[in-house]
Amino acid sequence: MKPISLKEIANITGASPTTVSLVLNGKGRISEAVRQKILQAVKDNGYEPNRIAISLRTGHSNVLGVIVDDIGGPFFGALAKIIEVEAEKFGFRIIYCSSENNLEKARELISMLSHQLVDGYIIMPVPGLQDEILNLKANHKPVVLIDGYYPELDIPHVLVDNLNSVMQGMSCLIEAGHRKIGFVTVDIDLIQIKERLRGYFESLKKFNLKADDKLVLKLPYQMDKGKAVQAVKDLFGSNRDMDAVFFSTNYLGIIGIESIQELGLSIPKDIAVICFDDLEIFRLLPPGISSIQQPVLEIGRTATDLLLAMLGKKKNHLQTDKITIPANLIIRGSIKAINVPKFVE
Amino acid sequence: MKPISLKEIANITGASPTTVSLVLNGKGRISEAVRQKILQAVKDNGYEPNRIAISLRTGHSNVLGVIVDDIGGPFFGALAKIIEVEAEKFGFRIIYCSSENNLEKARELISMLSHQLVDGYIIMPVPGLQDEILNLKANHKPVVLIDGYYPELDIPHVLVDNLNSVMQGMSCLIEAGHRKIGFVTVDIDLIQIKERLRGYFESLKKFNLKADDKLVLKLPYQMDKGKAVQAVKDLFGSNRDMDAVFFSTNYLGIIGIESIQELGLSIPKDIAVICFDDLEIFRLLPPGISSIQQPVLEIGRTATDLLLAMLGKKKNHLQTDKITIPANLIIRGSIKAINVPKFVE
DNA sequence: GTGAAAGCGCTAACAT
DNA sequence: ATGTTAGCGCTTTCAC
Repeated sequence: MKPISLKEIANITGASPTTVSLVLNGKGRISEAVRQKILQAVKDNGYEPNRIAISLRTGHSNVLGVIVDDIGGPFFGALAKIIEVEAEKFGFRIIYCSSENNLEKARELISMLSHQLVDGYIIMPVPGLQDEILNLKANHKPVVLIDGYYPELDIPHVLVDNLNSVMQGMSCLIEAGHRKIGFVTVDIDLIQIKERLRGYFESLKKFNLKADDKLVLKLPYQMDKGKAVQAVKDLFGSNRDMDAVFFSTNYLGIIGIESIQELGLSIPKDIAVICFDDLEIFRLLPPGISSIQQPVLEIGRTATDLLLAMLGKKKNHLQTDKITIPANLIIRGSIKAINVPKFVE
Repeated sequence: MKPISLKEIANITGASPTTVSLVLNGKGRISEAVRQKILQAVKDNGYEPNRIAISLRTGHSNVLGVIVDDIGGPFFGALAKIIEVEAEKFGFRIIYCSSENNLEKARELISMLSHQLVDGYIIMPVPGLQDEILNLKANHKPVVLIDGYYPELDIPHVLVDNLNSVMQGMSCLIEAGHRKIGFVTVDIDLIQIKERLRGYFESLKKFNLKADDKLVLKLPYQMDKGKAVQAVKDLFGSNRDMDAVFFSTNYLGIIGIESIQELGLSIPKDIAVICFDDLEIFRLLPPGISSIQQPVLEIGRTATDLLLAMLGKKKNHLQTDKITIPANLIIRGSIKAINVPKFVE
C-alpha cells in the first residue's frame, strides 16, 4: 500500500496538480470551494507530502545537520533537546552525527550531509576542519560553530566564556587559601581547551603565584582510562604539596575522582577539587564536586536561533555572530577555606 | 556554485547518463576504457551523487529511523553508537528521534519518518503505539522494537531479560539476609517495567517471603524530581524496618540516593540498595551501588542486525526474532551480609 | 482562478 | 557494451 500522491489528490478532486500544490502551500488565489474540496480529500485519504520529492524539486530539505564530538556524551544530551525544540518551531528537522573529534570522520559527515541537501549546520569544531567549513560558507550553506571556533576564521559561533570562567574557578580556589594548584587537561588542539589552560596561567599571574609546569598534566586525547587514572595518580605522587586540582573537562574530573579514591585522599581535606563542565554525579558525590556549569541550553538555543536567522527564517536580535556566554560557578563541598593568610605565598 | 550532476559527468565524458550510473553503481558490463574515463571525471569534478534524487527514484533512502524515549538519556548514548557502527557497515544512515514516551509525539515521528522514506525502524515502545507499528508492518516497513515490546503483537524485539535479572538481584539481597525489601518503580504501562515488578513478587514467593504492598512505591511517570525524592523519603519514614530497596530504573536510583542522603541513612548499614540499569555514578559513589547492567551494546547490535536482515542486507543467524538477553549483575558495596540466619522469616 | 508542461537528479526498462 | 526514454512526486513558470 503505497502512500497517496499529490497527483492522485488532483485526480480525486478533479483539480490539477498545480491547484492542489497551491492549496497545500497556501499560495495563489484559489476559490474557497475548490480549496475545501481539496483539503477534505487530503484529510480523507491521509495524504502527506513526500518530503524527498519536495527536497529534490526545491533544493532544500528543512533539515539541519548537527555534528558533535560524541552523540553519547553528556553535553550532547541537553543540547540535542533544545536544538530540536527551537528548530521545530520553524519546521526544521535535525540529523545528529558524531565526529569523535576525528577529522576524516567529520569530513565524510559534512560531505554526506551536503548531499542529503541539509540546509544548515551546527558544528562542534574538529582540528583541521577549517577548509570544509569555508567550503560550506562559499556554497552559501550557513554554519554555526558551538563549544569552540577557529580563531583565524570568520564563522559565527556560540560558546561558553572559557577563559573567564576558569579564572573565576581559580579565584575561588586561591581565595580559599590554595596555592599549589594542579591543572589536568587534555592534549588536543581545540581553542576552548587552550583557553582553559590560559585561564589557569592568567589566574596564577593575577594573584602573583608562581606557575609550575610540574603541576600541569596534559593527557593525550582518548587515552585509555586506566592509564589516565594512573597518570593523575602520578601527578599527585610527585607533588605531595599540591592542595587543589582543576580538571579541565568533566570526563577528566571523573578520572581524577577515581585517582583520588584509589589514593585514599580525602576531599577537600587533602585536596580541593573543581572541574570544568558540570555532571549530575558531581552533585551527588560527597562532599559534592565544585564545577563550572556550561550554559548548554543557552548555547544550543542561541546557536539554533543564529542559524535560523542566517536561513532567513527568523529575525536576528543579536548584535554579533561571535557569542560567548558566561558560565555558572557551582561551589560544592570540594572547596573549603584552609585558613591560610590570604594572598601570601 | 551548485554541485555537479551525473548528467554533466555524462556530457563531459561523452557517455550517456545510463553508462555513468552503471559505472557508479558497479552494475552492467562497461568497457574498462569508458569506466576509467568516467571515474576520472568523477574524481576531477568532485562529483557526489545526490541522495535525494536516488531516494526519490528508487523509493528507498538507506536511512533507518530510531525512536527512543529520550535522546539525551544514558541508555541512548551507548545505543546510538553501536547502532550507527552496525548500520554503517551496510551503508545505512540513522535519524534519531525522542518520543519522550508521548504517544502523540511518537505518532508524528513515525508519520514524519515514513514520508522521509525511511527504510526501517528501531523503536522503543510507547504505550498505545500498537496501531502505528502494525501499520508499518502492513506497509512492509521492517520494525524492530528494543527495550520492550507489545505482548499482543507479533513484532520482532530485542530486550534484556527483565524478569530473571530482577530475580537475580533479589536473590542476592535475600541471600545477604534482607527480608524487608522495598521496591520503587514507575507507573507507566510498559512491559519491561511490569516485568521488573513481577520479578520482585516472584522472588518473594520463591523465598517464601510475605509480600507487603506498603513496601512497593509506584511513582507517577515524569513526576517532579523534588516530589519524587520526598515520596521515597516517605516510603522510608513509614517503613522503619525496611532493610533493603530495589529501584527499578536508574533515574529512580538517583532519586533514591538523594533521598537516602537527605535522610542521613548509611548504605549498606541502614539500608542495602540495588538498582536496575547501571550508571557510571553507581560505581563511583561510595560504597558503590549494586546494579543490574543492561547489555546495551548487545541489544543495539542485535536489533540492528535483525533489522538489516529483514531488509535483506544481511544473513540472519538467529533462530527467532523475539530476543531476550541476560543482564549483568554487578554487586558493589551497597549490599552486605547482615548475619541473619538464612531463609528464615 | 486554474491548468499544461517542464524539470529537479537519478535509475531502470527497453532498445540497439 | 551503451544509449533512449520515461518517470519517481513535487513545484514553478507561463499560459489561458
